[in-house]
Amino acid sequence: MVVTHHRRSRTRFTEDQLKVLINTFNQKPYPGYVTKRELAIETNTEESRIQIWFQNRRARHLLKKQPDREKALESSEVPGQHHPAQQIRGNEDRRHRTSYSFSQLETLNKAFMNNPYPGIDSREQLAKEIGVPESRVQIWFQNRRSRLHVQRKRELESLEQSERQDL
DNA sequence: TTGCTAACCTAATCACCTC
DNA sequence: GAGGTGATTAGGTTAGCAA
Repeated sequence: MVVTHHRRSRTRFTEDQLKVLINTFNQKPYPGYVTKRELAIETNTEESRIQIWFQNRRARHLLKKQPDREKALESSEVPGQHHPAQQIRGNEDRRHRTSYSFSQLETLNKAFMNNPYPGIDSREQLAKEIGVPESRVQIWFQNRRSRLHVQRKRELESLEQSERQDL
């Protein structure tokens, strides 16, 4: 799928910021919301940028260590290491669930019908309009798109099934 | 031009809430 | 318990930028 929209400008982490992030990653590759928020304050960055940084860092590390990882999983050398949910649960909590009001959802749905892939400018404008962080708007659109795909798939399957019954 | 990496995507899943 | 939905993850792609 070709998606053309305006991206957020690339964040350039300083050496000091990277030092803090890498140090935390080495101790805790799956930090909870509290840690991410603390890191955001310490590095003077948005918490959403910290989240993306950890996602990318994990992806690169898992890619590099793939053979070792499989071995480790087989022999259980690193219990819990690759089970993020388990690590977060009972340790640090998740971000508090955002509950949207009817009018907020109305605004989001209208925007979604207009453009399901809004760029950074549109997302920021929407976020300002409904009074939530831009990162929450981004997540809302991700989930909305995902559920629309699932819904369409189901509809298609049931249509095919009824067509088969008609034959 | 190339390699690195931030930004962004989908799909699957978890977690919490409501009914 | 089932369904709805926000949050998080893995894994993949796109694109900005320094060398």
